[in-house]
Parts: sequence; structure tokens; C-alpha cells
Amino acid sequence: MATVYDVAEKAGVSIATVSRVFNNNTVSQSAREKVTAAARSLGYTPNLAARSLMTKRTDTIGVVLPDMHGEFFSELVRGIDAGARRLGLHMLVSCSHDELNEMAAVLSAMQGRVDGVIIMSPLIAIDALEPHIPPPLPAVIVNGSGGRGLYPEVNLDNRAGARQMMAHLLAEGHRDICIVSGPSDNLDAEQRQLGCVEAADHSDCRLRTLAGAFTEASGYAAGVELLAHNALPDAVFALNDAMAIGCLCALAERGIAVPGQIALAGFDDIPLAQYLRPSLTTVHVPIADLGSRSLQRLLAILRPGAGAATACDVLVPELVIRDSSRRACDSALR
Amino acid sequence: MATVYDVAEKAGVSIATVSRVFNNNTVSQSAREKVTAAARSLGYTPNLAARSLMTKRTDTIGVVLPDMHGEFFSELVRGIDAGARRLGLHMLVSCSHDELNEMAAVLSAMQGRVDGVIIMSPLIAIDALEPHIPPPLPAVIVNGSGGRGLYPEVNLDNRAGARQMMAHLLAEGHRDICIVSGPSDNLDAEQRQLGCVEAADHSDCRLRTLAGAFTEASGYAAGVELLAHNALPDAVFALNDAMAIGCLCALAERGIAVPGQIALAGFDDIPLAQYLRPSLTTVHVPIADLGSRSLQRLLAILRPGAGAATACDVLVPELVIRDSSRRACDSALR
DNA sequence: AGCGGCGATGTAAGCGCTTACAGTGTGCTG
DNA sequence: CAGCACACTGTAAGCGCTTACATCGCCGCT
Repeated sequence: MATVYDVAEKAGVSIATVSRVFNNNTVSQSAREKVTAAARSLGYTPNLAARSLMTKRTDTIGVVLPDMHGEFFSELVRGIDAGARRLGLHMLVSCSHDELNEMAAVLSAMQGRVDGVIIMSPLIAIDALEPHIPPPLPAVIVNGSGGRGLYPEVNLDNRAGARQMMAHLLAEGHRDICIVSGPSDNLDAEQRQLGCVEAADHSDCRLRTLAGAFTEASGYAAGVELLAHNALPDAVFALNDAMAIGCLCALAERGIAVPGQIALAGFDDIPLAQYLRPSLTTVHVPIADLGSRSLQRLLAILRPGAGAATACDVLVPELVIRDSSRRACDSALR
Repeated sequence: MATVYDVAEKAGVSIATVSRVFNNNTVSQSAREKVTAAARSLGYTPNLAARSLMTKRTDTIGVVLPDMHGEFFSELVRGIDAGARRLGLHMLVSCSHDELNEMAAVLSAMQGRVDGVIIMSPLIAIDALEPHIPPPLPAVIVNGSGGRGLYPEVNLDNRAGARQMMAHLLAEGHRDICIVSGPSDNLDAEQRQLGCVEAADHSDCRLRTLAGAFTEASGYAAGVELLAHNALPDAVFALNDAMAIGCLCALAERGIAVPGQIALAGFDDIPLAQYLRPSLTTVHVPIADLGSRSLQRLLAILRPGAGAATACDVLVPELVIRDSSRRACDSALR
């Protein structure tokens, strides 16, 4: 690998001039040209380790994710990446951390490799996590409700989303609603469930819960269990779309008409929700926005004054009403 | 930030000893303990930039991806990450590069930040890309058919997968088959289509093609177009599952029974393919394997002799027959 | 007692870069 | 024509680390 010395020698200048060329500092036009030519002919690229040893910057941000189901994960990363690339930042990604110790290990391994981190941890309570974030490391927490305020957070208002959906189901006349819950330790799931309970408490509605795990398979299992009972509910609200799909499958297998006999709703609005038969009523979660927003927050720490910090860091999801929850007579179905 | 000097002073040893403790070299038990204690009390973490300046290693591998649809992307990354973490490697991810220049820029920016890269580029022909990979950078190419052999490749045998599906459809008695193709510049799509054509050529089957773009929406559009013609085909083979879902939606809307009136097949076997009604016949693509396999290949370059290079770097997908392609009378459907 | 060998430690060089500081030449002004 | 500002360039220090090499005891051996 060529170094500044090689380039300097070939261009007939000093290493300082070479460095200056690559850092857009004041250099005469002729020197700049000589250096550029020499660098190209030698295939020179600045050694970034050496550079960040001097500058104390890495121009890299870390992204720490749990092991997630596809759609969500990739959308979030896409949202972050889009912003990062525009700013010339790199993205160090680490996933599959359901566990506190592993998370702490990842975080300390990122130390010195990144200028800051974006942490998403729906399974681990933030107040437990915070002590494990190395103090000098700027961090933003995505969708991890309720830290001690040590780190900025960007949250999705899961509760509001769930309440909206419940309001919709109630408005459609459903009074016996069954929730398919998420994993017990998942914060999103918890919030969504809370929203449901709140909404139900303010109504004359009966609310039951079936255990789920945010997977298609668990939704299917919940659907099967539902059918084992005598009395079907009016509506099923699966706390994410994957489970709604699994549940729909179970219902369809037994010939239960959706929404004819039973209404169904999901949460997330994954791309294909609208292509299901019946199309799935759900709550739209702007995942990529969550990513780009958290990057903005992080940048506000890293480059103070480079732009106002976003005022709002709670994103409110939006109800998307499709066929699966409509009153039976409303639309032409199959 | 504490440095080796701080730790050395506090522990009453030299910086070399401190360094040796952190690199598992020969150090007396007592010295090790003193250093560890001092390091902990100072919150010392080795500066990785300085380390890699000396060692010429970054313990990081780069992953360069196109802008992809969710499932595939995250699965691949998961496959890579799983292996990387076991080996103590980090993962620098960059996505959204449909374009050669941008890709070249990303690659050169990764130079010096990573020990090697895994490149996935279904849109860009590898022989066009190869000159843009900085020569000293070890690279493995995933699923980019036909480079000049400069870089190891890990490929998915898309052609074989498509042939298998065609054989299945023919065996089911379908003689008028319609393909919904992928984006015209996508190499996976190209290979899949090629497999179809090959299979059709060896049969008495009529093959038509409808343009698609690997998205649900394009599948839906293809379905609508299909219905605009008088003669429906016996079977529709969408070259990925997302399009199959879109197409299924269009068919269902018009009351066309699948597989009763028309058989349907996809490609990829995304998780929810089995939860559709009818469950979707498709070709299972082991995406995560593709990721971990490519990591293995890369490691074989980076740490020669650390383990035998995998013999085979072509993964053959597997036909998964479900309801959507069965003969109408075969199974109990709705 | 003296010596080779060995394990633990220290010293110092240097990885490739940025940047403070000093130096050089140019074109002004007084 | 001296002197000075100014734009450019070079010299050299040092970022925090690893590691070759030298050093130093210490053990067991002859």
C-alpha cells in the first residue's frame, strides 16, 4: 500500500502537502494537480486508521440491533443508511443481541470504532442497558421505552397505534375482541397491549388475549386455538402483521370468512399487507423514518450546531383500514 | 480516554506489559492482575485505530449490498453476522448501490476500514465491477454470476431452481405457462428466466412472459394484465414470491380460483409463503446460508489455513411444493 | 561456583497520518 | 529599496498502539 511518503516523493512535494490535498486545505493549484496525479498512479488511498488516530473521528456510526424479523430490521437499516451515506458516514452493524451481556460486549467492542451508536433493543429495558453503554460513547435509543433520560430516544407510539385500532374495531361494532399478543419481554408488544387494554377499559367491550411471539407460526397457532373454543370473538387484533397472516391462514383453513364471520387486524403494515386476501387492516409504522430520525438525533450530538435537533422524537403510527376489518356487507369479497 | 501509558503507570509496569495483557501474550499472573485492575479502574479500552495501524488488521469485514427488498437483505446480513460475531469480526454494511460509480465509491471508502468485503450485486455485471474493486482488497462475490474468476464467488443456482419448478409444473400437466419476470438488469432474474426457457425448450409447452420488477405491485399488475387477455394460461410462475403474492391478489380479486383455474408458483420461499391461502409453491432459497458461506470463503482468504475452503460454492435451491400449484382436484381447498 | 537457557519485562522504534510552527518566496507599501 | 503581509510549503512532533530486541533474574545443570 502506498503512503503519503510515496505520493510525496513521486509528486516532488512534502507529505504535509499531500495530506493537505486530501483534506481540502490551502494548496496551490499546481501542487494539487501533481499530488492528485501521483496518488492516482500509485493507487493511493489514505489509511483511515492512521487518520482517525490523529483526528479522533472514525466517521462511522454503530447500529446495534436485536435479532429481528426481516422486514423491520432491513427497513430500519435502510433508513439509517440513506442518511449516513449522504453525510459520508459508515455504518457498523451488529445484530442478534437478545441478551444484556452480549449487548454490553458488542457495545464495548464498538468503542473506538464508531463516533456514536444507535441502539435498538425491544427486549431489554433501557434502564438496565444504560449502565452498560460506555460513558464517552454518544448513543441514541430507538424504540426502547423509558430510560432514565441519559440518552435521547426515538420512539414509536405503539400505545397510540393500538388504541386507534381498537377504536376502529369498536366503531365497526365489535364488542368481543381477541388480541394475539407478542413476546412477553418485548417492549413494543407490551406497549401495544397496553394500548388495547386502555381502549377496552373505556368501552363496554370484552377483551381476551392469546399468546403470540410475533411470528407467522405463533399467529397460526393462535388461530387454531381460537377455533378450539366454542365462541368465536367478533374480531382478532394480532399485535403484528406476521401473526395476523398466520392467523388468517388458520381461519381460512377452517372456512371461517374474514371479515364476514370475524374481523382481523394487524400491526406494522408490512408491504404485502395490502396484497393479502382480504387485504389487511393494520397500523402503519414508519420504520425507515424511525431510522433516519434516530440518525438525526445522533448527529445533533456529534456535530452540535450542525442543524437543529428534531423537535419531536415520538412517531405516531397511522391506522390503515383495509378489507379484513370491514363489516361483512361493506365490500365485494371473493 | 485512558491510554496504555495511564494503565502502565497505575499498575506500575511498562506499556509493553499492558499491551501484552490485552493481547494474551506471556505475562506473569501477578502483572496480569495488576494491569487488569488498573485498566478497569481507569475504564481503559484499547484504541482500535492505533491497534490496526500496527497490526494492519481491522477485524472488520465490509458488506456491500444493493438496495433490496426486505426479507432477502436481512437474511443475508443475518447469515453473515452470525458467523462474524463468532469470530470476533465486525461488519461494516453499506446498501443502496444500484449504480456502478456509487459502488466503486463505497468500495474505495471501505478501503482500510475492512479486512475484506462481501459484495452482492445482482444488478451489476461482475466483470464490469471487478476493475473497481481496489486490488489489495480481498473480496467475495455473492450471487453475481460470471466474473473473470478474479474473485471467489458464492452463487445460488437460480437456473436449476427455475428448471425444477418448470419440471414440476409440467409434471402437473400444465402446458401453457406464463412467467412473470424480474427487473431486466437483475442477474438473478435473468438466470431464473433462462432456466424456464431451457425447461420449456425441452418440452411441448407454451411459454409466455409478463414483465415484472420483483415487487408485489408489479406482480399485481402482471395479474391484471393476464386477466385482460382472453386465454388464461394453465399456470403462472412468478420469478419471486413477492410478485406471486401480488399476482395472487389480482387473481383472487377477479374470482379466479388458484389452483383450481390457474396454478401459481413463486421463487424465494419467504417465511410467509406457507401461510398464504392457498399456500404458495415456491423454490426455497437458503439466503442466510448464502451469507455464511460467503463469509467462510472470505475467511479462507484472510486467514489461510485456518480451515479448509468450502468445496462447493454453488447452492442449489430446493423445490417446495404447496397448494398453489396442485391439480385442482388434489386437495381440499376452501 | 559458573553457565546456558528461559520466561518475564522494559526500551524504543515506528505504523501513516494531521497539524502547529517555522520558513520561503512573492508582491506590495512607504 | 527596505520591510511587511500573505500565500504556500516543509519540518517535525506525536496520536496510541504492537513488537523486535535487549535486559534481567532465576533455575537447574555440570
